[in-house]
Amino acid sequence: MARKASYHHGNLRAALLAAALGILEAEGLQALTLRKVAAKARVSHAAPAHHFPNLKALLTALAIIAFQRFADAMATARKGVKKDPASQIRAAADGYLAFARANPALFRLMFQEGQLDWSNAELKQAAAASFQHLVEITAPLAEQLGLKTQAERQELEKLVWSSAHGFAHLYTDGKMQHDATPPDIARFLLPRKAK
Amino acid sequence: MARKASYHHGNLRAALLAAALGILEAEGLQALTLRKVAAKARVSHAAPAHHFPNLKALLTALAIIAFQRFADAMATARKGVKKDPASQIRAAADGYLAFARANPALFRLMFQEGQLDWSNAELKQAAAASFQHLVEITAPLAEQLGLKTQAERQELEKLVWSSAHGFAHLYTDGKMQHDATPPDIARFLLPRKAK
DNA sequence: TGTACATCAGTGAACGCGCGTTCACTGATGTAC
DNA sequence: TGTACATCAGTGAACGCGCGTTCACTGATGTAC
Repeated sequence: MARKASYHHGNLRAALLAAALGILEAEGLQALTLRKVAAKARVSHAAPAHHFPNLKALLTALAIIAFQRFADAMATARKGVKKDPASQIRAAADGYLAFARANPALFRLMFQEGQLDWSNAELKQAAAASFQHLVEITAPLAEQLGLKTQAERQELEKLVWSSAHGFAHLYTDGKMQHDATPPDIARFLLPRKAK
Repeated sequence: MARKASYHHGNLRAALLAAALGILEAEGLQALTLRKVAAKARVSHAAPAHHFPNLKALLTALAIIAFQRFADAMATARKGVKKDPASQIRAAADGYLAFARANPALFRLMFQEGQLDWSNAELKQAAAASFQHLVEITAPLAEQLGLKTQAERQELEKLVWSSAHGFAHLYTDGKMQHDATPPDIARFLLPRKAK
């Protein structure tokens, strides 16, 4: 358990990922270089090459962990909440936003094209698992609304996902900082309850 | 009119902006440097300094033009369309997406924090004018739905903007390439018409 | 219309910097016997 | 338990590269008279 001050690091891979996340959130993607990551992990600048062939590989490894945490954030948000479709969708959207607020630069990295190696199977799987949450959560609302065709259900999924994603982007880009609540779709779609 | 092969360029500022846009869309923001912009405009690498003190200033000037075109894209889309609230909102969302599809890298630059000089009044004004479109377009739908309070109307604006923005991001990031139609909010919110 | 001169826009060489990558190396670890 | 040796992980110097920035310069333009 105790930290060994050894020549070999012990868990440099994890330490590099943690350092990369720190730099990413503190200074932005532009400032994230292999040399800085190595320096922050207190290791020579050539050391990362033993673990990641290049920056893209490191970012991809970081994004895999990130998508897992992203899915967790939504799952956790759903757990503490009533099981009716409206509450569940609100909770998932809250989880979506909470993750983006906690890691805005990471959130952008996960979605921005060209930064990650999407031929990586683990990344594809982790991302798909995240998005699956939104599909699952939309199904009960689709049923409650009486949507019959698959096209209608997909249209609703698209709306739910787009609005959660769009709000997270607008919020973290500073366009809606006065309002930290994602749009509440269910409120518009379901008949009002008596007060 | 004829291109003079003179020592002085004539309109280097505009040429630099055009070159920057080309590099941005072809190679991405990471690859956009002052030296490359100068080279693409066929000018020495020190020439841009007479027009832009640094890259951020150039990007800000580019974004100002971009927001103006962005507003135009929405205005144009609205013109060719029926005046009922649902059609107008659909058209604005289509314009939003069309702009993002035509200039995906520019679209991200316009919204991504930290890249632009938001203390620039012209930029603030151009951006605000774009967003105003969405507010204007939402008002008639809010009325048709019988939303009374300002909070309700703002909630609808938030939903309309978030879903258009989110879909544009998801689409241009390759997450929805099978489906190039923004989510149709009005379809869910208004009573179905007879077929 | 012509000349002198100030101003402006672009040139090209030079600089220092941080970057990714390579390479011979060395200390630590694990394994075979 | 002890020794020899292969493998692995991190070191530190070196490289070439593209970057932003500076600077003395020069050619083009505009204006005063």
